[in-house]
Amino acid sequence: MSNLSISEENYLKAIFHLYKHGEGIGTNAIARHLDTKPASVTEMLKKLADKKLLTYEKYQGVVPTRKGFTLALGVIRKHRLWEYFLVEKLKLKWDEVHEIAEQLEHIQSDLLVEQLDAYLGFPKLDPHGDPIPDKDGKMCAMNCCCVSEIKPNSNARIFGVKNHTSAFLKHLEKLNLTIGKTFTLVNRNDFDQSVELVLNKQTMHISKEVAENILVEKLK
Amino acid sequence: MSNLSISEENYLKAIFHLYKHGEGIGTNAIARHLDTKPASVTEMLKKLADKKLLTYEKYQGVVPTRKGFTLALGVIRKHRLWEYFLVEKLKLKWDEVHEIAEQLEHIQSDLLVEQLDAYLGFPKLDPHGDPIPDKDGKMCAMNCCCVSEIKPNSNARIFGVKNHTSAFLKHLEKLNLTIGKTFTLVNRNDFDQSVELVLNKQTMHISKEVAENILVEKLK
DNA sequence: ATATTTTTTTAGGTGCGACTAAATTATATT
DNA sequence: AATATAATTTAGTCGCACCTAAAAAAATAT
Ligand SMILES: [Mn+2]
Ligand SMILES: [Mn+2]
Ligand SMILES: [Mn+2]
Ligand SMILES: [Mn+2]
Repeated sequence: MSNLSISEENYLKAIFHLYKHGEGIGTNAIARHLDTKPASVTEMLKKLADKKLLTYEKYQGVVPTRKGFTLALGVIRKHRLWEYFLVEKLKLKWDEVHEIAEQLEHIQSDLLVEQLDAYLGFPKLDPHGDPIPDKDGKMCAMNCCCVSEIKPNSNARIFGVKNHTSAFLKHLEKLNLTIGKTFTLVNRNDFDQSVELVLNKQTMHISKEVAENILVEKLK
Repeated sequence: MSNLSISEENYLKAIFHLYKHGEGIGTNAIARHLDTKPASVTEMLKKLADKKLLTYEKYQGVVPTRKGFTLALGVIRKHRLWEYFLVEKLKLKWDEVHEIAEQLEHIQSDLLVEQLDAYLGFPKLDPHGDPIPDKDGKMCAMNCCCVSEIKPNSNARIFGVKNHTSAFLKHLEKLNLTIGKTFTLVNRNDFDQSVELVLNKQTMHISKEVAENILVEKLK
């Protein structure tokens, strides 16, 4: 089987997350995402290309192959299952699990993953609203967008987050903006793209940065 | 805090397991235990000595310090808690968990370990009968010995195993020699040190190798 | 006490995954 | 089209954890 190092798995995951249909992914983008240097990325891309996990041509950016895609999904599946476990079973908070899942996602054992999935009752979403790929890499399609994309005078329910850092999640908690909450977006300020919304009859303001990282489903 | 690499943790664990009060542990013994070469061990011992995790003098063998001891116990605690989790919650078999726990024992998060311990109900023994150190490194004293050490005509209850390999555990399963079972040792053959015992009124023979790896508590 | 064997260390090297600095190619600007 | 800027690759190093072969020390046998 494909036995990948932790570094190789992290590169595949980054490439998966950066991939937009059609476009090749740049060395710089990968370096930024992994907090490493472009020179290191170039070397790794050559190695992953040798293993047929992506197609690489000098200066042309990179595109994952079917195989690379599948392996990335396997890592993401583990990440999200472990996050679900940590929150639902071990009672950690949603801002405490990402770092730990970054470690657990590299544990190698198909048996473990399948038993964990069954034990958790085959969950479809992780604690941040991200879909959990099943055994075959399939995951539920999502119909959601950022708060920064919805129009004034619309109702929305919080579906998930785009940023997984503890700092951001704690901030949301403090604002009472957690998954499942519904609100009305009343206004967007042209000046700084900040947003005014009403939650539980209380008016509140959130910055553009926060609005861009909250995912919602539009209501009615 | 002490941030150790996976290799460093494995060396500390090996040294802990090989340690017999007073005696220094030889480079060869550690190499054999970790399936590596003596030259590699020497290098690592110097590094661990620099970190004050053991005392090392050329050619004199090695003794763990208080700190090295404590860190090793932390890794062993995690290993055994995860094994317990895998058997009791995920329903893996006792011969399927050791290899996975070898990976899980290196996950770094104090919060995770304490929550896992609580979730499992603070278990005292792992699936192989080994004691699980608590938060402070304390573990229940054990009063057991190998089958190869008990006298003919004595009754005993199986308490645990010394060998954790899948091959050995599956063999025991087949012989119905699992934890909690009681038997009478009726004879030991001088020729090959094999042992004759009665379990559920059935007489059976086990080799010296098997007898050396089964731990029992003597009854009455 | 000397010679042999075993254990341990040293010396020198490898692959991996990172780095910096410099060179090269691609893209944008004028 | 020539030039400036940005992205990417190459070249050369480094630390870690391993290796083999050879040297040195300790333990054992004669
Ligand atoms: Mn996450
Ligand atoms: Mn998540
Ligand atoms: Mn084990
Ligand atoms: Mn065990």
